[in-house]
Amino acid sequence: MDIKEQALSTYFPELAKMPKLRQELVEISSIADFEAGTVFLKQGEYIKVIPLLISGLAKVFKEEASNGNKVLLYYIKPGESCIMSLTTLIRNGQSQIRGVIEEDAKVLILPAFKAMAIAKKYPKWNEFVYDLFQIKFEELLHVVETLTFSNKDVRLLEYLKKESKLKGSKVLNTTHQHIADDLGSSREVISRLLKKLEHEGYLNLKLGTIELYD
Amino acid sequence: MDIKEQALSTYFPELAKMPKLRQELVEISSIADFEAGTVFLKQGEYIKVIPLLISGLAKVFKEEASNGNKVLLYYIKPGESCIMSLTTLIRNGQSQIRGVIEEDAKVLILPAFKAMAIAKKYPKWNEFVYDLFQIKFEELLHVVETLTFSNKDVRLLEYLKKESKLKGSKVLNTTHQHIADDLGSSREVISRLLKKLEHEGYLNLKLGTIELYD
DNA sequence: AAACTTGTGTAACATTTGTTGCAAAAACCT
DNA sequence: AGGTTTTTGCAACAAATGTTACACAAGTTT
Repeated sequence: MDIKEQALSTYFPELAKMPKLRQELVEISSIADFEAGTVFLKQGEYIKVIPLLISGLAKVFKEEASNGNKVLLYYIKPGESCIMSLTTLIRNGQSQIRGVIEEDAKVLILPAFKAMAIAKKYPKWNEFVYDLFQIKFEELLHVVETLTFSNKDVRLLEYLKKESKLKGSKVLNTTHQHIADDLGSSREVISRLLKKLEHEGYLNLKLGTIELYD
Repeated sequence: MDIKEQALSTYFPELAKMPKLRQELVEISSIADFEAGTVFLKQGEYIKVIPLLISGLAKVFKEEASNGNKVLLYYIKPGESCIMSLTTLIRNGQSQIRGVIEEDAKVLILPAFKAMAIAKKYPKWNEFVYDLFQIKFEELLHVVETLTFSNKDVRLLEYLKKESKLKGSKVLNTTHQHIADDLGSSREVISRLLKKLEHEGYLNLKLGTIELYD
């Protein structure tokens, strides 16, 4: 069986369910490998392709206009696509977000104009988009909620748990600086809060790694 | 001409453009008047109707789980609908947000199950949803950006300007407490920041009103 | 081993935001 | 007019976050 067809069936079962749609997606897509660190979408750019993630992990950021600061908004997991690419494409607008590969990823690539045709032809595609939309919208709502009502230690702990879950490991190989960049804070503040969380028994700190407890 | 048809043509020109869709919307919709203060969607509720706003103004909030605290996420203007209702309906989920009428409003009401049929039948409807989705998503992104990178005075000033714009007046009739509730802050903090903004020449404070300067 | 780079700890201080408590002004009511 | 409620002002303090500055420990390179 074709590797693309296999990937669709495994990670995008709803899209693959309909034979004609699956077939068409196989025909118009190409498969690509992205290394960690690859920026697949920049703020201000127009949408050229729609990525369907098969393996690995991506992060979506909002960048501050002036400085190079950024905040992590949400992740893109296998079985998901970039919702901002999908909706921005339709309006032919510029991307408001920055997409970065976090872990080496395998991706099905759909050329933008062909994806448009798919959207018009298959209601299934719209269901897929609506689902994804709903999920990411609710994740954004949760970010707003946390930013408004919680202190940074809560936001930090949620971040660490999410990272741990998505990367499938209780041990995170990262630096305080990297976390600060993701959360739009400063290294010193993150160090201080991590120390506090360690004292409170949530985790254990070593150089370059954070071990989370249950 | 039917008042509903008139309203669609004026405020939802894209939907009204297609005669058959317009006709069907007229047939399945009813028109309703909501007074300011009406809660048209509660957190945790299932979607029973889709509202299309014709006049007035609505606000969408995220409520904190435990306390009764809430944050304003965005507004619903004439020509818009509640995007969370639209996407939540499709997944048959519970509302994550609270919708409140801010200014007396006239609304076209679509029964949920009939709106589903419309969505499947007319691609135009999907375009409408995608557009709205994109707009609200970007507004949410901006909220996250402001919460992360700016102090509360900036958030407050942006809020005041938006209120002024949407209500079509440089003079806002509101209280510090009401603003604090919208922004998820406390009255004292808002009073303090308003005083600061007044000193900086952005506005003028009187009891019950805030006058914005250009 | 020595030099260098990277990552972390930590103190001291500034700023921002939240909290408590109370007073006064303005609007409202009778 | 007198009493009540609503709204605002403000001071004093607490807590959270940001900033500056520097030391040191762990890895890396030469």
